[in-house]
Amino acid sequence: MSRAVLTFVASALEMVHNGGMSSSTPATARARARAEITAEIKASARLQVAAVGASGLSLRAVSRDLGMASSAIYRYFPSRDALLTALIIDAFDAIGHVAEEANLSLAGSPPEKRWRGVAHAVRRWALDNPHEYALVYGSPVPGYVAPSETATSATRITDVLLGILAEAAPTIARIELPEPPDETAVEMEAIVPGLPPRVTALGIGLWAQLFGLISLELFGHFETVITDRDAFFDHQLTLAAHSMGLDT
Amino acid sequence: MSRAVLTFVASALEMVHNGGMSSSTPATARARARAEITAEIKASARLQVAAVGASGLSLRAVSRDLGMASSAIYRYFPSRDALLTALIIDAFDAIGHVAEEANLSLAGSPPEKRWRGVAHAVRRWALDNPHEYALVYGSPVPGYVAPSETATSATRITDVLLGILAEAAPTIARIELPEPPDETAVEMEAIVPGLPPRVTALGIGLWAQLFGLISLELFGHFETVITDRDAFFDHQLTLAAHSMGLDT
DNA sequence: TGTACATCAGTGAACGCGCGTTCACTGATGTAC
DNA sequence: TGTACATCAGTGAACGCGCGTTCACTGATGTAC
Repeated sequence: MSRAVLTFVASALEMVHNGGMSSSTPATARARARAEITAEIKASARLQVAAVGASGLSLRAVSRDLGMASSAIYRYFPSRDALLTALIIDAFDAIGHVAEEANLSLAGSPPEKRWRGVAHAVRRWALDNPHEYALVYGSPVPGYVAPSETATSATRITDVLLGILAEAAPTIARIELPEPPDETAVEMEAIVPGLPPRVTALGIGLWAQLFGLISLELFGHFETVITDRDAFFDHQLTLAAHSMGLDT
Repeated sequence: MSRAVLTFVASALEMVHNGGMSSSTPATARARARAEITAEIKASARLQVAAVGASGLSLRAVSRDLGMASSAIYRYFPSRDALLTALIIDAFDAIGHVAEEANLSLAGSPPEKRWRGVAHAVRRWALDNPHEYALVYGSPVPGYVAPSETATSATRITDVLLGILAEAAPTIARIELPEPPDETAVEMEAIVPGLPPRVTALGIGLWAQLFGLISLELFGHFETVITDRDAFFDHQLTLAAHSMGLDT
């Protein structure tokens, strides 16, 4: 009921790039309806994941929410896993989008500011969408294997961070930093060609720290220990900037 | 079948401090049997979590595995959630134990070596017990709320890390490090009294990084990107030691 | 040491539930001529 | 523009399954005298 309304709003908000095959304006009314209902199904599923977690996602509950027969979902998604995959891709895209926006809105600012802005934006999104965050950065749903289609969406956030890192590289290269062993150096070189491996390694470590901080906070490990979490997180970003030599 | 054997082995391995109320030698045969079967139930449940994840843990499957009626489990655990809680506490204890052992086995070594040893040991355990790791550091099981009993087990690992940090504090204090804002400084002071807040904050950041690295690796985010993960992880520890000023 | 009673472990049937997926079907929308 | 056929969305019943939890009961173990 009120859920159906929420569903409608959410689907209206998304609509832009849905999972259909038609790219811009659907030719026929049928195709348009198909795109809308696909979006509604995803939106309802997203709300359900938010309420009860990925492993509790139920096609029957989605169909009930939308007032259609449970078998009707199969006209849009061949299985529960396919629907889950769509949600995972959307979540990766949402994080990537948020990161790109934050970075763009700070175009022209020094790398430190942009790194901080992106990190704050990602954390904010995660706090606002904890279950969607868990969908992609939490423990994998057992028995579910993410297909490779998720890859391009998954790398959007890391592309933003590594992009900032690359721009800051001349400054970072000035600080003293341990050199990785050869095997690691080769892999770092492959990730961001041209960047000194020791800088790329540092960046990946900071990426891990960023998601470690968000996950620990979100999954309850700061409970009773850290209360002013905004301030704490911001200070961690100061530490990160310091470790990149960007604070001088 | 072979599962029952594994169950038996695992339960024999644990047995030491089980969840019973009798502390050392159970007085009666009944109490001894109770302790054993409690351990067997937990061991079987642990195997099931390992196979199918926390959300798939089924009391009926456990009872089948042990060859008893499903209702019999209720003589030992009042509900599925209670069994899950026991597993979570065990997992926290296992991680804490592994960390303490690693630290003790390096008694006398400089803090950097001990930090590295503990980190490697925790990572190794996580790789060996991915689902148990996910149980405590992955996304929370929806609808399940960890009772406060888990707290003392949960802090064992952080106690080890913070202990090493405290010992290394004089060295760490020598490097230049940004000062946290007042609100954060107060909270840091409460976590490790006497330690400079900027050092505690750094330590928590490294703790987050450690679990971030392990989680990203375990949950599949290094797939196709980093292949020599031992070397990569070790280099990250070098970076961590460097950021604490322990590498000179 | 022996008996009487209380406690406890384990049984098996049952309750009520929700799930993913399939299938033959109806009626509406789209397409080719 | 109009008709004939193909495609597609949606239905509702059904299959087969597993789950957590309760309950009245049996038989073994423990305890008090």
